[in-house]
Formats: sequence, C-alpha cells, structure tokens
Amino acid sequence: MSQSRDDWLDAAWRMLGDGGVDSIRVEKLAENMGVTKGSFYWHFKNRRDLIDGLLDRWFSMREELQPEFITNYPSPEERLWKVLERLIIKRSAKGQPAALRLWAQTHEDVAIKIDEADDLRRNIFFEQFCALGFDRDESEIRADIYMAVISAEFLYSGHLSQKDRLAKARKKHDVLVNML
Amino acid sequence: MSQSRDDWLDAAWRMLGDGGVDSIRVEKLAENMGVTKGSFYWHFKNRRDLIDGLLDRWFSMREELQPEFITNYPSPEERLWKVLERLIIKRSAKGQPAALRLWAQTHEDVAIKIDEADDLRRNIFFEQFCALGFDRDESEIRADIYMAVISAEFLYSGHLSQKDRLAKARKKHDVLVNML
DNA sequence: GTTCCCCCATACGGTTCCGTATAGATAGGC
DNA sequence: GCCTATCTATACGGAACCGTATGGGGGAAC
Repeated sequence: MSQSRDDWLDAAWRMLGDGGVDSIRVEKLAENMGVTKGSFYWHFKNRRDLIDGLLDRWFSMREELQPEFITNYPSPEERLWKVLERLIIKRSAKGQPAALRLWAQTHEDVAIKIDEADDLRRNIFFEQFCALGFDRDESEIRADIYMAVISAEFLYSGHLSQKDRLAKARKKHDVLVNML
Repeated sequence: MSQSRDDWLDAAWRMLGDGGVDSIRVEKLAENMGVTKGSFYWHFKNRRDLIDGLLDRWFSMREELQPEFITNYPSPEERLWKVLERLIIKRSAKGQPAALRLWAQTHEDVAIKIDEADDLRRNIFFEQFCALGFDRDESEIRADIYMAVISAEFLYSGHLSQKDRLAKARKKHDVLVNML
C-alpha cells in the first residue's frame, strides 16, 4: 500500500491539531501510517519540509480569501456571513490554526506569511463594513472584532454541536453588522 | 547565587511565551539560569511539576476574575473596560495564554481548569451586559464577543504600541457596549 | 525475463532530553 | 569547630528523535 505525499500531509495535519507543531515527529508519524521513516524521507527532504507543506496546505485551504469566493454573494452583509459560516461548516481545521499561530511566534518567516493572510482577510471585512455604511474608522474596528470572533471559534468552540455553533455565530454576526 | 522556585518559574514562564509548552526543556532552562539541572530537581519533582506550577501562576495572576477587582468600579460599562484594559497594560503575558490553551488540547485536565476560568470570566461579562440593559440572549452573545476580543489580543502578533492597542481596544469596547 | 524506477525497510551515528544517584559546597545554629 | 539543611555539580542510563546510507521488493515497460 503505497503512501502519497498527501497521505503524509493528512496525518501530519491531524497531529498538528492534536498537539501543535512540536508534536509532529516523523517517526511517530511513520508508525501511525504503518510504514517506516524510510518512506518519509523519500517524500520529504526533512521535517521542516513537511511543516512547510502543512503551511502551504493551510493557506491554499483558505478559499474564502480568494476574490471569487466573495463576489458570489451580492450583499456585503452576506459576504461577511458566508466567510464565518464556511469556517464553521468545513471544520477541517480544529487546533491547527492556533497551533500555527503559536509556532509563528518563534519563526519570523511564518509570522510574516500569516500576517499577510490576516491582513488580506481583515481588509475584505473592512470593505464590507464600509459598504454597509460605517465610516472607515468604525469599519476598521468592526473588522477587527470580526477577526477576533473567527479566531475564538477555533480557540474555544468547546462542546457545542455544529448547529448550535452556527446559530451563535449568526447572532454574533448580527450584532456586528447591525447598528440599530 | 541560590535560585528559588519562583526564579525557575519566571524563566520557564518566559520560555512558555516564546515557544510554547514543548519548548520548555529543563536542561535548557538550567543553562539559561547559569546552573545545572541538579538544582532543578531539587525544586521540582519533574518537568510536569514545573508546568503545573506555571498553570497555577497563570490562574492566580488573573486577579480580574476575583470579585474584589470588579466591585471597585461602579458602572457595568467601566467594569467591562477595566478587565480589558488591565490585560493590555500588564502585558506580563505574551504568548503564554495561547500556549497554554493549545497545550490543553491534548491534556484534558488542563482543558477543564481553563474552561472553568473562562466560564467565570464569561459570566462576569454576561452580568455586566445584563446590567446595561441587554436581554439575556443578547448579553450572552456580547459576552462571547468580548471574550473573543480578549483572546485575539494575545493571538495576533500586532506590532502596535501599548498606547495604540489601548485606543483600539477602547473603540472595540464602545462598539460592544453601545447600542445606538 | 531483464531493466528500471518508485517506494519502503533496516541499520546506524549522533543529538537532545529526562530523571536518578551521589557527592560537594555553603551558610547558620549550637 | 561541627552539624545540618539547603542548594548545586557531576556523571550516568536510557529514551526519543533526526537524518543518512544502503539495499530490496515489486510492478510497469519493453
């Protein structure tokens, strides 16, 4: 049963969510997959190469950052919501985002890439709030809060069902979008 | 130069913020402190004992969770703000909270303790929002968002000065407190 | 059936740790 | 001066990993 590079990334991705970057050990990984690390070093140059692969995967997974995703929806209000909704529905990520952010604290190059992606998302939010009629200053603040809500979704989240999470998220969305 | 148990915790606390729980290595720690690990094992039973000490320190540091802290301020609006303000001003914690939360993902006992503290804080927020006149449902949502804003404060690297962080935080606070 | 390439197993050297055992140092009480 | 408590150094066994070197199996191509 031959393992592909993607199979390795899948398993490593799970490990990442469970215990952070440091918990990713190539020998443990090989054991989990029922092969030896001889296979690993066929697919990857070294451990760091694997982790870079995980980073790439994460970035490419964030389709909601691509212009096409957002322009599918007409109203700014809906555009905001769809991003949040999507992150909850495809809960392909559990602890991974938090893990990568933590890891970035000691790896400047990683931090830069993450910051760039964050700025991109934050800016998308910002524009939607502007389109909703908030002034630039207010829009910036609300975009920040929207970012915070998203990050918290992965940090806390706890023991709620997806349905309940969606319901609560929707209410948070409403609070941030409506100014009564 | 004799090292106290607290000195070890101080150094470990710094390490925790820099690289997460996994980066805390007793031999590295000893090297940093200019002694050998012989000293470490005098003060601590083992590595886990040290980390438990860090957890205790974190919990006891959260004075804003104690009733006395909040009742110092008359208005619910101010009570909310003081908690947020305090977390920014005493930036004794940098990556530590995020690191501990991540670590909790693989250690159920830790997760439980953190959840308890979170619930406590969330409930304090909830009560303040209720006192501000929001209904219970709305207050719960706003308390959640307030929690999110706080956690984001530690997650996003942010290259802002403390002054700017405070200013932005104040605006976020205003958004969540005011319903115009 | 030989060749070749892809994927994997085995074996090994080296490093970084944890935790223990044991002895040495230092300072204060007596 | 001696004893004891407190803290630290040294030395060691063992585990967990990383990365490399090397060889082998097995299927596709021919």
